[in-house]
Amino acid sequence: MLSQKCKYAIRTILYLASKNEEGEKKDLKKISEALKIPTPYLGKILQELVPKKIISSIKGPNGGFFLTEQNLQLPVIKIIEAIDGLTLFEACGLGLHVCSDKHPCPIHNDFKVARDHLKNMFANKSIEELAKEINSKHFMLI
Amino acid sequence: MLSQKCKYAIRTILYLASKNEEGEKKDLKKISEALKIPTPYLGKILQELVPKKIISSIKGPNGGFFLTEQNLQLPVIKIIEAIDGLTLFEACGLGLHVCSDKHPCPIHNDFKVARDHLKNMFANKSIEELAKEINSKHFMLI
DNA sequence: AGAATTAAAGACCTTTTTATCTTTTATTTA
DNA sequence: TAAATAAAAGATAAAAAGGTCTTTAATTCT
Repeated sequence: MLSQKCKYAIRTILYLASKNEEGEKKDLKKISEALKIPTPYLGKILQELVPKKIISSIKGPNGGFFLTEQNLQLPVIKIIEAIDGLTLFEACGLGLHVCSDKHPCPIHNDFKVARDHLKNMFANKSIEELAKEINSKHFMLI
Repeated sequence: MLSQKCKYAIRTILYLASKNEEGEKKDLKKISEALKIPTPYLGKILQELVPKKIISSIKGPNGGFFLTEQNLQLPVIKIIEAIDGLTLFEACGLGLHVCSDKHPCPIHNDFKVARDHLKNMFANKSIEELAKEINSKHFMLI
C-alpha cells in the first residue's frame, strides 16, 4: 500500500506534531529510538523532506527536526506525495495504463470507491488535526 | 497495492475465464501476447497457480492453461491470497505490528473502511461472475 | 518409435527498495 | 577559537521484486 519509507515518514511527522510544544526540536537518534526505526535510514528520509518544506531542521548543538506552523497545516497526503507520489490514488487496480470511467477495467468501479476513500482521508486531515487526536485519544505510533 | 505479479495473475485468469468456451485451452505464448505480459515471467506465475488449484494446465501439443468449473467458482481473493497473501487486507496502514480496534493507530478507522471495502469486493466476486461482466459490458483487460 | 509441442523446473540477471557506514558542513557554547 | 553536537551528503551493501534463459518432462501426432 504505502511504502515502508512513507510509513516511517508519516509516523515520524505525527510523532513530532504530537510533541510540538513551543518549537521543541527532536534529534534523529531520539526519534528513531522512540519509534524503533533504523537511525541512518530515517536520517535519509528526513533529509528528503526538509527541502520539500514538509519538515524543518536546524544543525548543530540543540538542533534537530521540528515542525513549523506551516508544516503543521499540511494535509497528510503531502507527505505521501513527497515520498511515494500520488500514483496509488490514481493508478488502475489491475495495472492497466488505460483505465478510466469511460474505459474501465473489470474492478474499476469498486476499486475507485476504496481508493477515493483513502485519498479523501489523507487529503482532508492535516498533520495538526491528527496529532491532536493522537494526544486526546492516545492513538498508537509505536 | 497489489504486486505486479498479482495483477498479471488476475488479468490472465479473467482472460481465460472470459474466453472459457467448452474447455478451450490457451498456451502461454498466446496469453502473454494477448495481455502484453513478458512470456517467461508469466510462465513462472502460472506455474505457481497450478499446484494451488487456482488454474489448470495440460502439457504437450494442444495443451495449455484453462479453468475448470471449480476454478471458475473461486472468488478473486483466492488469487490474491495465493500470490501476495492476505496481509494487504489485515496489516496496519502505518506498518505497526500492534494495531487493532482496541489499540488503533491514528489512521486505523478510516483505513479499515477502505481496506474492508476492497476485501469484500474481492471476496464476493467469483472469477466467473467477473468474466461475465467483462463479456457483457466489454471491460478492458489490456 | 520419433518428432513436435507445450508446461515445469531451475539457474541466473536486473532493478528497486531498504538499510548502513563514513565524511563533511553548519552551529553552538565554553 | 576550539571542541562538541547534530544535520547533510554520498558511497556502499543487503534484500526483495521483477524478469530472462535454458533444460527437462509430459503429451500428442505422424
